[in-house]
Amino acid sequence: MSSKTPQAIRGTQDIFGADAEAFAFVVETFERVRKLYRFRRVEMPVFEKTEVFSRAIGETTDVVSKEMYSFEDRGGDSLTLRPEFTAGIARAYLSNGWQQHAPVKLATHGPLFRYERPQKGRYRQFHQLDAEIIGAAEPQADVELLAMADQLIRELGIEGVTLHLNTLGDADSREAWRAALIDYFRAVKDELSEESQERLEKNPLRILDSKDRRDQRFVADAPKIDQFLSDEARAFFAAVTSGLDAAGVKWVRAESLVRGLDYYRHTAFEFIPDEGSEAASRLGSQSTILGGGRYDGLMESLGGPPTPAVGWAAGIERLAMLVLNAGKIHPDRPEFVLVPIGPNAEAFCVGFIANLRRRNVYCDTAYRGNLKKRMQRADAAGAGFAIVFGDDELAEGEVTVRSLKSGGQVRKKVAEILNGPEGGRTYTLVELTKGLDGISEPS
RNA sequence: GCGAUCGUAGCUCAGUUGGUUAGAGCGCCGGUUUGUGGUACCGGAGGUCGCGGGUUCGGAUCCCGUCGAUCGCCCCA
Repeated sequence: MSSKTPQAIRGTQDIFGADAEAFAFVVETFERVRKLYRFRRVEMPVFEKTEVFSRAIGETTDVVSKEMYSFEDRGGDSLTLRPEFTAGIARAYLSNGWQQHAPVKLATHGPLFRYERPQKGRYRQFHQLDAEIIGAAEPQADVELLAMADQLIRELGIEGVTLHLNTLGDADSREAWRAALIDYFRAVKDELSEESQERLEKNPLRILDSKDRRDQRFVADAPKIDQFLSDEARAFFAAVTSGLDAAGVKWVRAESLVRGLDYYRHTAFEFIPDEGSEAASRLGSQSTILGGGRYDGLMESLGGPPTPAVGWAAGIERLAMLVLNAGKIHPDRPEFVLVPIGPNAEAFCVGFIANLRRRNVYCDTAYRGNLKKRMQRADAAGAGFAIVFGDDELAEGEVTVRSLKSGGQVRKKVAEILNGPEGGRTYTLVELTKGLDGISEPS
């Protein structure tokens, strides 16, 4: 690897092979599931005015204060590569008057950018799936959104992951709880970790999920959100949990689960691998694969009308790591590889394979090297059958179909192979090769 | 932003207290087999040892810097 060849930017990745297939499988599964739940596909720009994110996410959050890719464009505007989806969707909702569709279920996916220290499952350009329900204050929206997340994870074949659920209450509940936590931790400030002493002023809720033992001693007896919930907030959370039970979505209460972004209210949740599970060891320290919550105050922070909303985002790379583990990737193999021998056969092959593909047959051509080389390529591609043809076969309108599993082979009429309708499916190919694997190799 | 480990062929790695021309397996190319793959055997190509500087008669090996990766903290999906 010469130093003169360019390197990919730190924290970005080029994905190929099984990893790329897993990535595509995650996206395809998401597209299928979101249609089942009637989420509408939206697309937004990957960059916005910087204030869209700073106002929506909160100036003091780590994401805004030190992780954004911000730059000045040639017109002098401060722009930022999106570090998350929700703020941009909220902006689009307001700019385009999507209120007329409310309540509206939206889904998107694509790249996000954060200036972070890369490690496994954490990149500077990463990709998320995103689902939002905007304009719905009802707990049914939270339930539907979580049921969709649960089904997605199931259909990806991911196991050993559990929904951790909490409520942060409404704005008043959350504020009262926050004040109580500050009082509680301030009394023992000197015994906390250095990091939590800082968090005390900036983001006291985060002390609750500190991994430092010095902090954990005090977390168990810290004030609980439940003590501060208003009657409405309590009823809302009860409706969400009973709805999840009715929908058959398994969950556990996580009293110290808080989220890092300022806009969350009421429901907050994360799907996290169970301790000691295969999934947990696959992900390392990046444990959350899907997270979100309710953000009823966000639209107002962008100058819009009060608008209830709830949503989640999931890391595609993290899901893909677990999909590999679950062995859910469909092997990308051709059914047939065509092996033309000689100039006439090669010329014929171009039209032949085009015809097969119009009939939705998964096939490829081995067009380099001698016959042996071409057979090797057919085998390496994992094809079920090779279709070998030289000028002598073609003179009779025939080709040789060879099973790469058994070595058995038969001559077949080209016309017979192509007799299925275009846009349909050449079922006769299956018929043609039926029993071929039982034929022994000609000596 | 902090701490730790690591960068040798396309891939996975070996390389002794610093000492001839830096190795293996897999992969790739060719041959044994000019119309038949998988197995076997034979041969070949491919590396300024991440990059830059220093110490030394001599550096893949020791020192410093830098870029990158991995692991943890932090943060988050």
